[in-house]
Amino acid sequence: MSRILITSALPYINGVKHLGNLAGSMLPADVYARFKRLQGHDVLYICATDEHGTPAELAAAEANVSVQQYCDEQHEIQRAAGEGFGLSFDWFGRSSGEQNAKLTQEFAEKLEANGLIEERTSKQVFSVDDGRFLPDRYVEGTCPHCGFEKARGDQCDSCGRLLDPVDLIEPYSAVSGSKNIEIRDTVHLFLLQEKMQATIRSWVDEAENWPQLARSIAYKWLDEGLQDRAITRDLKWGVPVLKDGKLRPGFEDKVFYVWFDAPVEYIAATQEWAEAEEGRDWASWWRKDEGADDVSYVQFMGKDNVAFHTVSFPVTIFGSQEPWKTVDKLKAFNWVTWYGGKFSTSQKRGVFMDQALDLLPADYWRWYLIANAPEGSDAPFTWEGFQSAINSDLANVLGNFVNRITKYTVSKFDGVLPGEGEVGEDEAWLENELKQRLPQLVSYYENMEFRKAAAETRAIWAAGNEYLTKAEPWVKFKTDKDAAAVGVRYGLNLVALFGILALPIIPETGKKILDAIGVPEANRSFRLDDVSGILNALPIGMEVRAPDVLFSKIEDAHVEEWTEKFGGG
RNA sequence: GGUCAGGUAGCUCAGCUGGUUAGAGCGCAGGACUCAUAAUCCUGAGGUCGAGAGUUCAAGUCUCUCUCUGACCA
Repeated sequence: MSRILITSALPYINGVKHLGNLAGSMLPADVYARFKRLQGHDVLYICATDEHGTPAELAAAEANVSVQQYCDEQHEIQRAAGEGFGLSFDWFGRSSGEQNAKLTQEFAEKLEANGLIEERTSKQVFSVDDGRFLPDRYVEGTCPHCGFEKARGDQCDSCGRLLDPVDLIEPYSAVSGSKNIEIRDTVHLFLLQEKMQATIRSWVDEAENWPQLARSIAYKWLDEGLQDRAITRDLKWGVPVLKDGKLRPGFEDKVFYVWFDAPVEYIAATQEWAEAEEGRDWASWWRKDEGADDVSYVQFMGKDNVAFHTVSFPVTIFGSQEPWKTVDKLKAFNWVTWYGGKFSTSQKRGVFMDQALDLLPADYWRWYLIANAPEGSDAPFTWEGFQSAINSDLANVLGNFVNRITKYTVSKFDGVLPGEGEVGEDEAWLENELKQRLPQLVSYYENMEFRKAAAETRAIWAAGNEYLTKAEPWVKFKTDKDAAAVGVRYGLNLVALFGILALPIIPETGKKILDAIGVPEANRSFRLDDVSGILNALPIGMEVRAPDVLFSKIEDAHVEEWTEKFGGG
């Protein structure tokens, strides 16, 4: 048994996440966590909401509530959505918690003690009427290059050039529209990333089992050269900047930049988890001097987060010169696209987690999003593809298999698992098939190749149908009931196996199947070496009931309705 | 603009370090079966592997040029 620490990128607090966010980090992390638990490993799966920063402040102001209240509400919404999707977090924390504040401050202290932090003065746009400094993207004005009148402070949407907000002509606040703007000096803490360049590069050099996407992004940043960057902001909502236990002089109205404290929350959330119950030890997962050396740490994230996980956060970790656990395996995803474009809240394009669950159970979405995970490149979501995957893979191949054999058992064998009959070449074929496919499936999961894992799972389900066609108990039944019993018995054992194989990706369905066929909790595991044992696992004479139809099909009318409602097509 | 990734059957994609007739799922055509959610199983049609040149006994698989698409750029 190994200890496996899993984190998925922290969803930002600002609003319900869409299916692309789900598919690109939390869902595959969950599937992997479930797989590893089923293998019998000690898994800790941690996630949290990322709550600091300007967008949260502004959204709260717009909703006319305090930032704290806004985050409380949004956290609960996201927690509920995650629960609805069956995301098996061991802990779903909050970066606004006190553990994170404390730990972030400690990291900053260590970094400063190690000569990696210094104060620097820079010029920044201050909005007098808003009473605050404005982040670059919240300053708008006329582009000095092309004359576009609504250029943002960081970049002009018209000519695409990168801008410095102080260069904008007639700048105004995007928050209030006020033109009462001043350029003021402001002091910030800078993290001297340049000094860590060599350390980070050699670390990335050694990370040979990261996927290509992650390494190329990391090298991109390293090749361009790590620049020292401000890790504080002129904001109220965030982790206060301390010095010797008190607010740092000159930083009374500043907090740490959200990207500095957010990754720290992986650790802090583990502390939250530990504090929630006696006997839990966070340090054994994160401190190599306290047992974390034998932990295997896997991170899941979308490609937009890769640089922060492979470069920025490691600067913090390594710069502290303390024995923190760093990531071993890293899985990065591309985007799920929506009819060629991106998901967009403002344009009402795409489906969000809460809406999805209003339409169909979580397993439908989970299956589609894993079977079509954006692994190699961006992956399109289409209603037609969704319909086809659900109807074919889930309803026809899996659902119908379970249905046909359990119903047949009930109608012809009084719902009792029969023990009669001799096995023959059909059973040998089946056994051989499973001996090839089960190890293949496990290796896909081990390598976190989720599309292939789903495809192989489906192929095994399909092999069950093929077996029944070969064994054809309904034909044999007419002349030789014992011969038919073999097919029924093997078919029912396949149902149990299929339920287990369903557990990582579609856990609710897996449970439904296993409950119906009476597989005890202790036998629900991914120990798949003994194929002949698997095919004879169910006790002779046990009672079997036919579960309700597992999946209802998605009709064309649904597709039309949803296309209209969600703006696809 | 720079960097990277990718252009393989109607659709979505697999094809490791170059090596027999290029694969899967869906869709399509035909057949089988009837236990089952008109489900399942079998067979088949469909591709000059973006274009051009090169290396090699041999290239989807390596090199160069071109072209198109996408992503990233603190």
